[in-house]
Amino acid sequence: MAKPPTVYDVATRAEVSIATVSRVFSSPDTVREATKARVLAAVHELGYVASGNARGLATRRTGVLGLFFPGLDAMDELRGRTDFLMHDVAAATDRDDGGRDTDAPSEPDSVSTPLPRATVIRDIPARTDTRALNLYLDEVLRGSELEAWLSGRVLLVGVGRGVTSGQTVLEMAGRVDGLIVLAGSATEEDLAQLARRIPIVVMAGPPRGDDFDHVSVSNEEGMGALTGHLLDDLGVTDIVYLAGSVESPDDHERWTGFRRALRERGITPPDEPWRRSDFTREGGRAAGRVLLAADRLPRAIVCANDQMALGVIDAARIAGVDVPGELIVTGFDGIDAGGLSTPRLTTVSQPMEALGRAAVQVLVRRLEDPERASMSVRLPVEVLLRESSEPA
Amino acid sequence: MAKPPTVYDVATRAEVSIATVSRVFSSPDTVREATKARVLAAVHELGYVASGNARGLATRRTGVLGLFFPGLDAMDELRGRTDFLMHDVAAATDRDDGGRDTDAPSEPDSVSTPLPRATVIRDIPARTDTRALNLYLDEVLRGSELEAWLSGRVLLVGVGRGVTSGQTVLEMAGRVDGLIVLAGSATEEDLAQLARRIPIVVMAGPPRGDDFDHVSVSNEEGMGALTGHLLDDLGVTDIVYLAGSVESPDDHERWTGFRRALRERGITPPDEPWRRSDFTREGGRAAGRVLLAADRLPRAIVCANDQMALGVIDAARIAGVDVPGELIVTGFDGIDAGGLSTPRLTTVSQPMEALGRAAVQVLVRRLEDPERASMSVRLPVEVLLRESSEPA
DNA sequence: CTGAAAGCGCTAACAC
DNA sequence: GTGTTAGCGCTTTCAG
Repeated sequence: MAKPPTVYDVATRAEVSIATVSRVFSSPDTVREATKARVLAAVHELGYVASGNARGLATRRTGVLGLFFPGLDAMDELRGRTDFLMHDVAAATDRDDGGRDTDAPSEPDSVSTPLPRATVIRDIPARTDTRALNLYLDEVLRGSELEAWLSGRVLLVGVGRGVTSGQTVLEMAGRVDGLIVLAGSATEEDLAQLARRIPIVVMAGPPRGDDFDHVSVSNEEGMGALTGHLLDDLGVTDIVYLAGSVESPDDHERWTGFRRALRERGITPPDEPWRRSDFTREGGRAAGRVLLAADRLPRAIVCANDQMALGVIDAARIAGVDVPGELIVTGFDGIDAGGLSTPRLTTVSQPMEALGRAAVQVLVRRLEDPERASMSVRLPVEVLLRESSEPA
Repeated sequence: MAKPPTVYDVATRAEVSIATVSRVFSSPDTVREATKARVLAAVHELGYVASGNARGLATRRTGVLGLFFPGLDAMDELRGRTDFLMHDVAAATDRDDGGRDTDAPSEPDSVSTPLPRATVIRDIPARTDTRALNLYLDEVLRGSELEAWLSGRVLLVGVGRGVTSGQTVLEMAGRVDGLIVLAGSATEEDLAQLARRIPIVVMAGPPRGDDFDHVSVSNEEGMGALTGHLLDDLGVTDIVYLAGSVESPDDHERWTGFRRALRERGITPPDEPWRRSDFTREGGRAAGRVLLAADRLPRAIVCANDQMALGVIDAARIAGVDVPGELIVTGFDGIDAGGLSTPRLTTVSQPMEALGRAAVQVLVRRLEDPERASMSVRLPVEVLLRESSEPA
């Protein structure tokens, strides 16, 4: 990588001043055609690409929006630095229908044991679980990216993992015009610090004071509506509630919605969830086993998210308990797997992509008008009635 | 947003020079404890966050890696700028178990028709199709982000859509230390220009000359192995091939692998795929209908990706044709839906997350040693034999 | 329409 | 240890 060409190089080559080069990009019509052409030619020949840093420094804006998530990967395996078969291209030239299986490149610059190129495996049905939250974030991310693009910006995504989390978010803050932060992924202290430099939008979790702009979904209303359906339409009152981890900002709201639904119908809700698990399918399975081992089954189990609900269904299947005949199971989130399971899972579907889009919209508005009062968006949810609750 | 504090502000407040402030962050142990403490205090009080731009300008490195994808969203709906219910937080203060359904906030700063907070819907089984490629990219993205984090960097993601695509990628290039580009998402011309400024890693597609570093999966070998299985183990020779869109760099390799497998067994492969579709499930369904309407069924149909294969299975189900009894169907990619379908889909599973990780690893290596010969990584794939090809 | 020059906020020698 | 002082590459008045 030779030193990248700068405005100066272009200016010299085009025999103009750097100011003119700059103008060609920022206000093309203030430059004479002939001059512009010369500059553009130079740009082309030199392969000039403007430095975002320099531009950002001068402009005080970057055109970048940040999205910061908590890292919920399996931190254990994380460091498993899979090292890949890597070789110099120069050494391996055979291409197209030519000699295949010339496996090892002549000059293995850094080769671990040569990996097989393709393995045949008889795949037994298995469950993919791990990616629970990721799937949620994927959609949010997709929505954010789209909306960012619509506003002519790009997204800087960062995930906070462990102790470096605070550092990451601060670093991001230094390079973006505004930042979207998933509730709980950064400390209040860090947030406060960031907020002095750039606009922050908090996503999910309970509404904030008027510190930050806020975007979330109607967790409480959704769970309330679902519970109401069980109560009113199915006439079920014998319900237990499986909660997720306490740290989750959403968990509390769902639980609240559940209780409210009961209370509004004159039923005294329990003070505590029947049980608390960890939002994973495995956790749901475990909870399911406990439930099924008891003397008496409740008529329904309402779970704080889909993964756990699917786990409960797994457990029921294994125990030979019919869902929804003997036990009604419901989830929350609306992940794809819930629509593909047998029986399909009744759930509350969150508009995750919309959430991502809304967050960016709010952020962009804030950028455009720093003075306006802090905003809050609460997106509606849909209760999806499917076979895990609806006796055929 | 008051003007963000700078090193100068911090320096003044801590009664030191800006160099010292800088040192506190870059080489903390060269600063006396007492001084450091003063600086840190000032940082805290002021809410100082270093400007990434300024730092990047001075350092000539940003700690940001770019990931550039082609945008394959349904461009039609794209502009559907869903505007969300948005109101000033100041106006809506009720919280917690208090009065719910106070629906409209008192001062609706910008309210479209108030949206319902939760709707109950009887959900009929339907197919989600659209997100085919996205799911692929999600995993790649996840892998990249993880690996970026492991290397202490953060990811800038950009999607090229339509005509602004070239602009986007150039803008990104100006703000990152290196860029990963999905094959086909940028023009060769743009790539060449970028390459003069920063290292580029091309992902997927055929190996490149020694221009750029390259990362991909063994498309050809995978399809070859799968076809070989049909040929050798199942004794099936009456096979048609459903290809995807020609623009896809991977499509060609898979087709090549298919042909090679035939040829290696003394069978003359067809010159052209039986048919070409668009990688979507709907496209697969259409192709399936054509196939099933013919006088005679082949014993097997090999599809260039999972989505189309699932579409073919859909068509077969509708036509009452048994898979795999009457027709064997295979896919490629290993998307989740293929493992959840009935019958489950035999496919070639790509290590998508690993692909993302590998790309970042390669990029980081390149950053560390700009001089080394260009690298190429080819990741192995797995053929997953499932019920769509294996008669019970 | 174009050029000169002053920053933007930070790092990195180089002095002290 | 800490301060001084050049830049880093670009935008943006302000003249001309």
